[in-house]
Amino acid sequence: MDESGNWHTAAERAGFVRDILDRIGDKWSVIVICRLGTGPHRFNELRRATEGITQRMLSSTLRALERDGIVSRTVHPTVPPRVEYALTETGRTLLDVVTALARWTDQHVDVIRAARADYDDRTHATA
Amino acid sequence: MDESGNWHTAAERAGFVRDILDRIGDKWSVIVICRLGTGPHRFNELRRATEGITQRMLSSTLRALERDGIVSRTVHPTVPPRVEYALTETGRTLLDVVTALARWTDQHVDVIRAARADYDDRTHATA
DNA sequence: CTGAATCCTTTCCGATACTG
DNA sequence: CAGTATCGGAAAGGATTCAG
Repeated sequence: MDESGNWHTAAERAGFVRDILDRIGDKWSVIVICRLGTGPHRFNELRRATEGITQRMLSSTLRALERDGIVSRTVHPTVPPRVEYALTETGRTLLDVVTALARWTDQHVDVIRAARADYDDRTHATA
Repeated sequence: MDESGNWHTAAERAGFVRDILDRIGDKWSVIVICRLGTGPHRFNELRRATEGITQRMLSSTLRALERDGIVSRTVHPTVPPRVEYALTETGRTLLDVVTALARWTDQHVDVIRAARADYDDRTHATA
């Protein structure tokens, strides 16, 4: 990208997009990020709020996000242990672009569904 | 989402984001989309321009994008056959949000790299 | 409560060969 | 040129068990 914010090549842009998709393109990251967008949460809070996630996946997802500085992890040394996860400043800006993605989907989900039905008709058109 | 563009719940937003990530979260979709952002391309043109992609993956990626109305496929009935792929109107709007994603990454790649190095130091701190 | 470790299934995707 | 078909390795992720 140059100073004006324009991309030199399609490959350059594609490279950057792949970088971020490698982080949040997995099954659970964006779900956790959206959930933390409403404020800090404890481990089992997140677990209960995130339908279908296993302990293993929540744990590894959080650690990956923490490693990249998107989520912070705060341990309160009490008994029983209390651990709070929250979005960092970086994480909050990421939530913004994730929200933009959600908005696009919301606006196009109908067209896409229609295109898909149309395609399926045309292809294996049982005639 | 309501008429004002606000989300009712984190889960609603997360659901929409997962929908789109299920489409473009794979290894090649966004690369192909970025490439088609510079104009229509033929199959082997895309293949050569997209380093590392196999015929099989390019083919299946294009078909998936075509099915969802993101990419159009135009066959010119000549000999040899000539097939052109291009972004649809929907595809162009998607390229915009993909570009926003790339821009975010470009702006945060340094912080993320630093956070990662820092995390790796702190964790298996051999000390 | 907050995890880590192990096992096992499923999905993704690369390599290769073949076709109109 | 523009694909499809089949195979096999690698990786993601779910189920379950154990631990501080």
